[in-house]
Amino acid sequence: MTFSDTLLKWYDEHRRNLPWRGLHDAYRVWVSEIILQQTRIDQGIGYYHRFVETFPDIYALATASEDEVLRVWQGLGYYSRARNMHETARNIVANHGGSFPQSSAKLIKLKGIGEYTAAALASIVFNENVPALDGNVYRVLARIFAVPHSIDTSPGKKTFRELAMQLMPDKRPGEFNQALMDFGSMVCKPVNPLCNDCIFQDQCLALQKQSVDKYPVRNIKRKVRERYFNYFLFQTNGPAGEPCFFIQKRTGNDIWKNMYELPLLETSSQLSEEEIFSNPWWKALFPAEKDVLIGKITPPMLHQLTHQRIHARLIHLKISSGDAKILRNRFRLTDNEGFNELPKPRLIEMLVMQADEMPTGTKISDCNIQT
DNA sequence: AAACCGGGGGT
DNA sequence: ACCCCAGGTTT
Repeated sequence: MTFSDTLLKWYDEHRRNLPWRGLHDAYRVWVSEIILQQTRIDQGIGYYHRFVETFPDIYALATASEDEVLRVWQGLGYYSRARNMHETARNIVANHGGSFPQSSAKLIKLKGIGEYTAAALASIVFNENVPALDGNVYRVLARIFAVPHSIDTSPGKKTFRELAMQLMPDKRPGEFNQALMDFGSMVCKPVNPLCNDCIFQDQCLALQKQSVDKYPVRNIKRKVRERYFNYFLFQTNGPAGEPCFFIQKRTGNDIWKNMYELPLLETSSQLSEEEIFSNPWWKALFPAEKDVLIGKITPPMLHQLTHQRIHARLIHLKISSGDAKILRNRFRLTDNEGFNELPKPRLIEMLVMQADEMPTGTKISDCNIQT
């Protein structure tokens, strides 16, 4: 039995039943592949159903607004995936007659589709003989063949690509790729792999060397950035007297691009209350404020991400309609219902949710704070 | 090549 | 506390 015969036999018996399995609808397979980038299947599967229900085909996605697309993506993270999908959907409708190009070489030119996704789509949907290497595949191959090369360097990746290409059967390329991934996530797991039940235990070089945990070889060490976000909840009354507050849309190439948040003062360290209200940002906002009422300033809340540790706190403020006019130039006024429909990062969702109580504080001018 | 981009779950 | 997840883009 060849490697692929052994693997495909295992796959025929043990493969998982996933919603997009067996589909040859390029759109749905594409949606599943993008959602599953750096995302566990258990977490992504609900998003997949919601996404294809909200946007049943490429035209529905192309005609939607970016806000709508990001809203469906809310809570999943790596939001550039959603922005790129939206752009690619519009590109395919505008320039490709609404159909995906049918080769990995052309697919990889689309925004948000890299080497892995192009290969996965082409092999699954168009039966192209090209290996799709994700984290699972790197791990499986690295262990069975004791590959010494690092998986996060270009030469190392090339080695794995060539190895996978040699193992690939002439038929069923898409199932071969998915079989490697299923096998990696179900048997050849990152920790506590099921080597005793493994179909490759007689040929696995890492197992023979009792060094399964040494593979795959990685070089990259991640660095975590510390950030301090001071969010302001400026509460005021709207045109009809309803409770409203100010928000803004994040721009620039930073985290949560094009998503909504509260007015933000970012600092390089934790500020005291006094320092917040003597900060140039605040003084420029309210050159001569009189009516601002301080509510509560929450203790810093830690939002732990892969590459950042965000220390966020919320400053509750009640402002007069006069002061609100000053803010309208820089921020957008919304009520709770309006804000609910806008895409926002998890952190903002949490902050606003626990900020339901109205501020009952004192005027800044009574606080003995130098402003 | 290295940095950047979320959030969650497993151990 | 640390690792990893059906990776990709930007610098």
